[in-house]
Amino acid sequence: MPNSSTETVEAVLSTIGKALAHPARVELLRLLEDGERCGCEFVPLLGLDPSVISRHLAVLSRAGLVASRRDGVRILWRLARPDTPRLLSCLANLRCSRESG
Amino acid sequence: MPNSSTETVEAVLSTIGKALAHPARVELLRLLEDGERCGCEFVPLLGLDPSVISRHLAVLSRAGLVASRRDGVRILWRLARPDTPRLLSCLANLRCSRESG
DNA sequence: GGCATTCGTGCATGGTTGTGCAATATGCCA
DNA sequence: TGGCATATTGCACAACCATGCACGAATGCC
Repeated sequence: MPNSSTETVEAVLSTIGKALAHPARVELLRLLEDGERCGCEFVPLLGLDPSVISRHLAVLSRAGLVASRRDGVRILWRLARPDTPRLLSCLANLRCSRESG
Repeated sequence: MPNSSTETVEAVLSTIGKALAHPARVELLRLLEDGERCGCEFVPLLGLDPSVISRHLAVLSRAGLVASRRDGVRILWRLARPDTPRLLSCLANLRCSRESG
């Protein structure tokens, strides 16, 4: 578990960067912008093995970007922080300016 | 070279994520928030080999986050986009909410 | 209890990334 | 021209990451 007293600020920020460093994880975040979803929904949406989805969600969870709760046999995932969509839009803006300039 | 017509939005966004996925690169960006800097300044500041600095800057450049110009024997680096500090502050805000909640 | 569904994890494998050292460019100045 | 500082690249090696398969845990339904 990252600990701010032993890790640099950059190390913690790069943890979030690592979480965003895979297309599947970015897509998971974007899908979760619409609201809570069951993990099994992502399997057909992303076309990935359930174990792969599970691991990507674990990475996002460790970075503090998503959270989960159990509902019977399912696990429902949501964005953990209200400012995550803002981060994603910052990323998208950078992308746009990269393409247009 | 990434091409938006053949790559998904998520793939392009994750390119920026990859650029942020290393503490040294985050630190480079934060140092460049203060303004233009010669690459050789980073060697003592980060305590890394010049070749390593060079490669990290190349990653940031490929992601469109930094740009450079030559000044004699030196190469001066700067943030390529005015909204990069905003992205970094979004990251820092997420970190804060991660620690406090 | 028996069974199906959903998740997470151990393991093996292939691919990517980070690093240090040496060698090579590039530009400045004497 | 030679010498110096800065920057990049080739190479080899270690470390890390992503993936698929198989298996086990938790839950709900009959």
